[in-house]
Amino acid sequence: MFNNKRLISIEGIPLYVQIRENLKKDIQEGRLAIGQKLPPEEELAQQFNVSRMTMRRALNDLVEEGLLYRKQGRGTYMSRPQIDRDHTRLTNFFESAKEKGINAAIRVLIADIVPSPLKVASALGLEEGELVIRIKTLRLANDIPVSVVDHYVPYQLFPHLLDCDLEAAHLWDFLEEFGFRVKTAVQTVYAREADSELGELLKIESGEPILFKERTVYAEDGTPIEFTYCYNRGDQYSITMKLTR
Amino acid sequence: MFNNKRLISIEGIPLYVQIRENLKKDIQEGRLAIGQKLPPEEELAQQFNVSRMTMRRALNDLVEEGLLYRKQGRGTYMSRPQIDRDHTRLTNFFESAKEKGINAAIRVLIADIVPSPLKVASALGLEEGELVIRIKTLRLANDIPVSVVDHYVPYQLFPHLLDCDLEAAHLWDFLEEFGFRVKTAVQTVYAREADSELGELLKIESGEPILFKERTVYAEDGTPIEFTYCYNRGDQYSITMKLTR
DNA sequence: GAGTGGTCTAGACCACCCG
DNA sequence: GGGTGGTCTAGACCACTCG
Repeated sequence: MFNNKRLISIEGIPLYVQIRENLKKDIQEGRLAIGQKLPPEEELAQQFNVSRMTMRRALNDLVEEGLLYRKQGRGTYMSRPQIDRDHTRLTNFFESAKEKGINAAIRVLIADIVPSPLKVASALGLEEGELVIRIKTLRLANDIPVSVVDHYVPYQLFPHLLDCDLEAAHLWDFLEEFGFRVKTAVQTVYAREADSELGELLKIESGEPILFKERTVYAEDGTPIEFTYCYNRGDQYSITMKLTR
Repeated sequence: MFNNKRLISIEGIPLYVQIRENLKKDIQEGRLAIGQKLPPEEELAQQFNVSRMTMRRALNDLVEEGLLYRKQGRGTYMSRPQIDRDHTRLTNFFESAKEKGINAAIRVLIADIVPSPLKVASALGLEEGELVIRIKTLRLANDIPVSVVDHYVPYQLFPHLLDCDLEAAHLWDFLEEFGFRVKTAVQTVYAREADSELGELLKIESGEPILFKERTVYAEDGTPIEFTYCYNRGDQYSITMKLTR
C-alpha cells in the first residue's frame, strides 16, 4: 500500500479527482484498515507526484464525504465505514425509482392556472394572487399509489409549461428545458392523517398516517421555481437524511 | 463597494475566514444586489491584499453555503436570499429548545442494561445480544409532552453512563464527557400511528399521527455510539431539511 | 523537539463562455 | 480574442500534539 502510485496523466480529468477516486477505491475495497493512519500529506503528495496543495484538495473531498478524518498535529485517519452515505441529495421520483428497479408512473389530476394562495405566494416570492400553474398528480410505484403531489410554479417564469406532456417525464425535466436548473430545496416534514379524498386516491382508509411534506425548490441563482405539497402513504414511504454537527 | 477592503490582520483568525465573514456581512446586510456580478477573483484578491488561492478559499465557502454561485468563464454572482439556511445540522433537544425560548425537560422512564436486539446490534456494529444501555425518556416542551425517545448505547464504550443524572443534561453531553464527540447522524423518518402506550405518555388519543424517527449517531472517527427510536407528536413536531442536487 | 496538519504566496496554464 | 473561473506548482511559516 501507498507505494508507486504515480498516476498516468489522464486526459481532461483533474489530478485531484483522479487521486480522490483512487483513494476512495482503496478504502471501499477494504485495502485500508479501519482507523489506520495515512502517511503524512507531504509523503502522499510525493507518491502521487503532485504538490501538497493538490493532495490536500483530494483529501479534503474525502474528509467532507466522511471517509477520512484529520486530527491536527497528529495525522489523517480512516473512518469506520458507515452504513449509509450521501443522503440529503435531491433526487426526482423517476430517477430514484429507476435506481431501485421500481416502475414509476405519474397521473395528472389537475393542471391549471390559478391565482396564488398566500402561503404559495410567500414561498415563491410572489404577491398573493399572482398567477401560478398548479399541477396536482398521483404517483404510482409498481402500480401502487404512493403519493399525491400538488405543485405550484410561477406562471410568469414558465408560461408554456402546460403545453408539455406532464405524464411523460418529471416536472423538473420541463423546468430545466425552460432554462432553470433545479439546484436546492428546503422541505419540512410532518406526520398527518389521511382525509377521505387522500384515502380514496391512495387507496387507504381515511385516518391512516401520511408523511406530509412542504417543499420549496430553488434554481442555481436562488430563484424559487416550485412550491409543493406532498402527501405520502405512511406505509410506503420514508425519508433518510444525514445530519452533521 | 469593493474598494479599500484591506484587512487589518487580526490575531489568530485565518485570512480566508475574515474575508468570508466580511463578504457574508455585506451580503446579509444587503450591500450587494441580488444577481449582482462580483469583480473577478484576481481583482478581489488584490483588494483584500491576499493571493488568489486564499480569495478562492473564502469564495468557495460562500458558494458552499449557497450565498454565491459561479458560472465558469463568466463570473461569480450573488444568489437570491433564501428563507431558510443551515438545516441538516445536528442539534440536541436542549440546545434547540433554548434557541426558541422553550422550557425543555427530560423525564427518564427506563434506564437499564440489556442484551441488544438484532436491529440495535446491527446499527451499532455489535453482535446480537452484546450488552447495551437502554435509556427511555419522555421529553417535554413547556410542560407539554412532545416525544418519547428510546436510546441504545454500547455498554462497553460507556460502562459508567448510568451513574450520571440523565435528567440534568442531554445524553450527548455525557457521551462527550466519556470521550466521544458526536459528529454525524443518519436518520430515517416515518409517519406512524400512536399505540395506546404512546398515547398515554404523549397525552393524545391512540391512532393519532406520530412522526417516527430511527437514528444512528456517529463519533468523529465513524464509531456508532447511539441508536435511537424517537416518537414525536405529529401536532407538535416537524423536521426541516435542505437538499442539494 | 519532531511530526503533522492549517494557512498562505506568487506565479502559471488551461477550459469555458461571450461578443 | 478577451475575460473569467478551474487547476496546479514549489515553496514557506505557523499551530497543534505527542513523547
